[in-house]
Amino acid sequence: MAVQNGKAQSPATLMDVAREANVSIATASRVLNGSTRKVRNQSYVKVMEAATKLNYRPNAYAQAVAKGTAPSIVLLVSDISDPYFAAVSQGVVRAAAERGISVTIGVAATPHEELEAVRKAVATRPRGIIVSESEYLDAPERPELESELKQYEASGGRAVFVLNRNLPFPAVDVANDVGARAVAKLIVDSGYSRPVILKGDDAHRSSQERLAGVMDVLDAAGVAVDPKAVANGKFSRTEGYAAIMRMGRSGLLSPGEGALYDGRGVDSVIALNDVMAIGAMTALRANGLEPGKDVGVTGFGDIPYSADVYPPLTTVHLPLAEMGQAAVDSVLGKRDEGDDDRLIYVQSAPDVVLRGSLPRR
Amino acid sequence: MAVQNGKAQSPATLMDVAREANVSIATASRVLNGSTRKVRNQSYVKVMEAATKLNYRPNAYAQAVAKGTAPSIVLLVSDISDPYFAAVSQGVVRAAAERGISVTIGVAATPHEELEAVRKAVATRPRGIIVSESEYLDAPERPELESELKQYEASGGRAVFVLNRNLPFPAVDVANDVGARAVAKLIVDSGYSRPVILKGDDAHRSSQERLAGVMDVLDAAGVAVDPKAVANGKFSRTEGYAAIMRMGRSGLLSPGEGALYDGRGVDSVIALNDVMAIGAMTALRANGLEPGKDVGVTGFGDIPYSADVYPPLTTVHLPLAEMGQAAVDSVLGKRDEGDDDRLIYVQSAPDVVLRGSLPRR
DNA sequence: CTGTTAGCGCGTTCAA
DNA sequence: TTGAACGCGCTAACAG
Repeated sequence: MAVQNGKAQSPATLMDVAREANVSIATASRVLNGSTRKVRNQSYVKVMEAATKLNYRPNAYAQAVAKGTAPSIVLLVSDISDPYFAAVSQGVVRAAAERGISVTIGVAATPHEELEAVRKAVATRPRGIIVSESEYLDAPERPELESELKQYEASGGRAVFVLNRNLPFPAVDVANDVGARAVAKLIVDSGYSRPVILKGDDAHRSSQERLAGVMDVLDAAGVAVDPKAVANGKFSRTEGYAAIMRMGRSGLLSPGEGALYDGRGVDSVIALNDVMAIGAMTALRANGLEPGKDVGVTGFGDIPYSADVYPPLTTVHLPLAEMGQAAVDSVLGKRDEGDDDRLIYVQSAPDVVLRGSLPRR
Repeated sequence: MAVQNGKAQSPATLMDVAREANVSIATASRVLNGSTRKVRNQSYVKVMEAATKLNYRPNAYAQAVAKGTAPSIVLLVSDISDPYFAAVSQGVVRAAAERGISVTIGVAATPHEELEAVRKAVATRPRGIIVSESEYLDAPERPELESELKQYEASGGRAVFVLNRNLPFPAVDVANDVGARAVAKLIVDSGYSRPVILKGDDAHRSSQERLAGVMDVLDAAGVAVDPKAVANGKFSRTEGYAAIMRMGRSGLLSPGEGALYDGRGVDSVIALNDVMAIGAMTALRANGLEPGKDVGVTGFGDIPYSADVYPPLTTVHLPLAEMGQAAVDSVLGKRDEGDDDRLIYVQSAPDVVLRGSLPRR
């Protein structure tokens, strides 16, 4: 049916279709949506015809209200344009789409925004809420966040975190320590001994685990890491860049008076996150140090494009999209008792991808 | 209020709150949402207390049904993990959040998926639908897509495209030709004369415009582009990479028998899109050609990280996030008559960002 | 198989 | 100011 006139014209409702097809609204509902259709072929056809004629589109909200729940999940990230979150989101959206459920994305860059986002999310009574957010774990809003989510679970919802086990909810995770040990071993085996370590916030669980793994191996190998060589920062390109620049300004990097490691300077950068590694590489160049030549660099995560920087980044591969998928599975799956702290490992032995940024020396 | 027991317990409704506060459900509604609250302070307090005590969260769907519309918009992209779409999405989500409206993201990688996504989107009666998708413009589904969207508009909805003016809907756009001319001029002025051009699909409007702009300037400068030097492909990292690899395999790139430009080989790659440029750089290296040294490279878009590849990419800056924002403005703004083909320019004179990938030669 | 009817949770007249 | 009542569009018993 063509548009009648210029004025806004409300979409056809189920009732309109039923009337047009000369059947009850219930019958119309059955053919247009109903699980086990048990309608006579004749009325089925009539309804379908009426529906297409009227260009009927079900009102998802009305359906949601009537059913008490909606075929949707909400995904909270701190920054979609971060390749890491983008990759996870990709997995989430795709897995959700396969099951016919849509995902609403919310960005929450601060603890406050995150709490607000969760409240709004709960208001839509989704099947599940996926929090792919990992920072600000020690924020004052945390208890509120937790209680909000617990309430949500109590009402039948499902919450899951991605790469964050600080809160008592199921979490999709990977064996950070294993991956960390692998890179550290590679660093040592490749002949590096004066690393800078770029880590995340102390409250950041994944960062902690990665750091522990790295330190473990380094210690065992007799590599003493200078405390000043360990830099804090959020997991972002900018902070990775900034950390190296700071060190550069302080003369810590290149051989010389006051440089790290007894004035010998650093020979490698172990970033506990890919974007930090990428930022670091650019910063190294700004300090006259060629990544992959003067200084070896490793990342963690294997985001897309980590293979496209130059030299290509040697990093720990994490199945980002699969993690998003696992989160959807978790949220949509049936729940067991005592699942609260359940860990969903999608990768128990992350491999390190060898690329050009860490040649033997 | 704490969770009572282990069983799923439905969230408090407005009625629960009203009862708890000893007021009518209407009054409760007024204080909890109402535009111009005209309730006695006393009942206001009572309701608020009851609400917090019961941990009331409005049911967004019920509100949507009652009001006939929901404070949401849907955003369709073909791939969130593509930095370009990610950046645009970032702008969309942020702008929407500022106005308290949430965005549902849908990925549609094929024309068929896109149509389905639009149908699903319409079902949620959102304030607007933003299509940040630009490929498959000549798909058979296109008429259906158009009519679906027209229907949606007829019922009061608002559709807007981003960087795609092929369909009769408002579109956020930039002056592709101006930007293209700028890069081409830079190419010429920098001493390059044997370019490879990596363009998008022929039906891709932006690609067309960029190509036209580039060719224009090249022609005027007397640079004859070898037809075999122009490669088609989707705007993706992979296809940029593949195109160069293909040329490499055919011996077109490096000087020698059968190479482009009378056997002299190419001296530059003009990619009409950043991700293609990035893929191309990696492919060039695979062919023994050092980007920014043996071959100059330019992109288009200035996605994040285009500054972090090496050498940093010289490219045309597009205000990606602002484009997303403009799309939101368009969808949420008041509509005028004859807006159908309205163009919303967010950038009428894109600048080229000079970086290391295109040194003078 | 099909139609009636009662909700779902909330916004919103319309009286009081 | 407040409350009762109706309606939004649809699903889900419950009768026919």
